[in-house]
Amino acid sequence: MPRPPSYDRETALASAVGLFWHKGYHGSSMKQIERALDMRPGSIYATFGSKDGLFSEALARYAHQAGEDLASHMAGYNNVLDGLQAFLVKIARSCSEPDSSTPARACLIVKTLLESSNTNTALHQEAKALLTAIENAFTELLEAARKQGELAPDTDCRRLARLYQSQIMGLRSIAERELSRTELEQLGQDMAAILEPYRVRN
Amino acid sequence: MPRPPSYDRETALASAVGLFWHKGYHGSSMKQIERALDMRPGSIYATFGSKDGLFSEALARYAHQAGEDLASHMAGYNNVLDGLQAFLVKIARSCSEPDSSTPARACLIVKTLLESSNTNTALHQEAKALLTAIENAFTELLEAARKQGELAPDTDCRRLARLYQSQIMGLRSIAERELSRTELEQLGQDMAAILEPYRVRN
DNA sequence: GCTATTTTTGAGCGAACACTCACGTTATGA
DNA sequence: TCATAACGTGAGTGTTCGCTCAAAAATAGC
Repeated sequence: MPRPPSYDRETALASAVGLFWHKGYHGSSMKQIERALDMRPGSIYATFGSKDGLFSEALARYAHQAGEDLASHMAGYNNVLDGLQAFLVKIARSCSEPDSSTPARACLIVKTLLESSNTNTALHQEAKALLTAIENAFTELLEAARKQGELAPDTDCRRLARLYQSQIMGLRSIAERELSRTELEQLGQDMAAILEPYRVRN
Repeated sequence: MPRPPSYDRETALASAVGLFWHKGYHGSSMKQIERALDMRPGSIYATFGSKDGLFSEALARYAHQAGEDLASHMAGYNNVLDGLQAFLVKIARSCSEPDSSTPARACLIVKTLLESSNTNTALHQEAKALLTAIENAFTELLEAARKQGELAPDTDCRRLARLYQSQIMGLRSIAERELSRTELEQLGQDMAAILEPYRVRN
């Protein structure tokens, strides 16, 4: 009996990610959101509850996508450390030429973490939780590497995961300075080299 | 003849730095600024022109202060690399317990860089320029280290300066996750260790 | 004390903000 | 074909935004 929705929830969320990533939370007004999602305010509020609700779902979607990107990247490597090193270089490369599928160089979660601290507790907590989940993913990867003999048996994998995560945060944040392609790639390589001393040679 | 101003420009700017650092650009409303500076809107606009003008001056003041802090820290070290390594650990320590003189863990310039990209060109350019100036300061320090024989003669000091700057950006940004004191100090030490392979042993 | 000059004040401006809701529209089951 | 129930619409809500300006207050020279 009911009339079916004419919009696609997933498509709308993808558009929201694009806008929020590009302009941030405060930088994206409802007028711009309406245009980006091609939805009128009533439909947006009926579907997502509020601007905060929409942002929250968009952020979660972004993080989920990031997790899938990491997994599919790592699938191409037998060696975990090789994969993690290549991941840094790949990020450096993608940061030097932002396009429509990459509306900003910096990470949306980090942008949100910094923008929402001391102003929006709920958002700040969500950003923190998502970053913790990513840290966990890195920790698991490194623990697998340790079991494979790539890392010393006494390696503190969580600690190394935090060092690795902070590299990505630093790389993608400094990329907002709009450095040259060469400079960014060099930085990505230098960051990759940080993992080298942790590697067990055979 | 004229009536002298009753407020102190420097004191007002210091208060502005505190508020902006704590809540960011969009997160600080004129009402809150009026309260923080103990000035009425007319006086604020007569003195600083606009919210953007005030923010711009506050940001410059913050960067100037940061430069002085770095210089006074390095003055305590004969060895440049030792000083830079200790600086990272010092930052990690100060990030774990934010107080009134440190209203946020993340760097105000980085917060501004991420918040203003694609929304406020002037602010974004200013943040970029200030970070470039800091990169220059690190580069000069490292070049002095190279001349002193602490670094290999063929060391690319600017490239190393960027790696170092991205460490600080990553450290202070990840600190917004509110990690424990121990975790942050370990991260500071791990980042300091990154410089070790660049050091020339004697 | 008086005048000239500057500063301080705060009520209030138009615009933009996030958000609502009564109503017109549309597809479906009967 | 029609009744029904959900959906889409956008003018309009109250609030807050950054900001202005005429008037009041305050100092220094005379």
